[in-house]
Amino acid sequence: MLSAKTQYAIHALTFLGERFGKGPIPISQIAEHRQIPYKFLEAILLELRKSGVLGSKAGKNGGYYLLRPPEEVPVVDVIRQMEGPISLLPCVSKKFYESCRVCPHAEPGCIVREFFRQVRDSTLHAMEGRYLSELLDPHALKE
Amino acid sequence: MLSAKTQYAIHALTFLGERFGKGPIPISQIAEHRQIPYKFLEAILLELRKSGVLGSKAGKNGGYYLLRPPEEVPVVDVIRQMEGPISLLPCVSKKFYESCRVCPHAEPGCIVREFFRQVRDSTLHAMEGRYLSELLDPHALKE
DNA sequence: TTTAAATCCTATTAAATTGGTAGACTAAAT
DNA sequence: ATTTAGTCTACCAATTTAATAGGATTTAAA
Repeated sequence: MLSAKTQYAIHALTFLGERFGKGPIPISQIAEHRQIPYKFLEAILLELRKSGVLGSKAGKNGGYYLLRPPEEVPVVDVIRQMEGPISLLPCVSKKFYESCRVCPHAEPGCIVREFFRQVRDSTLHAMEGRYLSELLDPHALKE
Repeated sequence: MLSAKTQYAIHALTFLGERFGKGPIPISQIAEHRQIPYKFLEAILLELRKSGVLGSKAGKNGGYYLLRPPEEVPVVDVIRQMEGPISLLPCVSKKFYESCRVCPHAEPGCIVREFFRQVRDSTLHAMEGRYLSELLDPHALKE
């Protein structure tokens, strides 16, 4: 299951996506509208900025904004950024590979590994090619 | 990612699967061969017995054994039993449904929910119809 | 140039989860 | 009776998660 942090991140990003091109949006506005604890959200947005998803502007009239249009922000990147691996085992992860502490089998030809590689492929297939724009509320004011 | 507990459970079950029909196997034997801390494994096997996957026999010549042949033990059941939901959000879980604390949208028609329902479907598709028998080491002594 | 509105950043904390251990008790076989 | 084995409750340490505190810094505008 996704952590609260990742879920908050997604909702903050959709909020910013719905307001793309309207300049910086302050944390307080996102926190209020999406019911996210202010300070927790602050940490999340900082992380998303450091990982290159968001830009920010300090000072009066400052806030956060998407660096690229929602059509170009892959959902899977956001999940990986906040949550870590998509895979259920470290030994089948593409982006976070580690050998299995726990597994007694030799890796090439490990049959358990093969099963979880197929699961990962299937999960990833549903995620890849999907963008933030697809998660925006169609009823959100988009003038 | 799967917890160590779930990974241990899978490896213990494959061990028992490779010895199906040979009577009860004591914890100590599984723990040694699969390099799992004895007391932790004990708790795991107890849980698998209570959930109806394993049977046990106390006393001399006792131990644990699969209640049904490995061909009839769905892998997805084991994962759910040990790890909980397959879904990434509680609001799209089939077996562990809960409403989203965190989500601001109304559930029917929530577009984020729809995305994660598709992800769950895809993951589940790769898991369902797969059985413990497919995870057994083909080189394991099967006389 | 002062002030207010923002982000930046480090540290801290409380609660929950995870991984693992201890030890007394019960059951069965010889 | 003894030995071998599972049962069960409780406990513990480390880590992670969720959240908070508070000062420093940046910026725009009064």
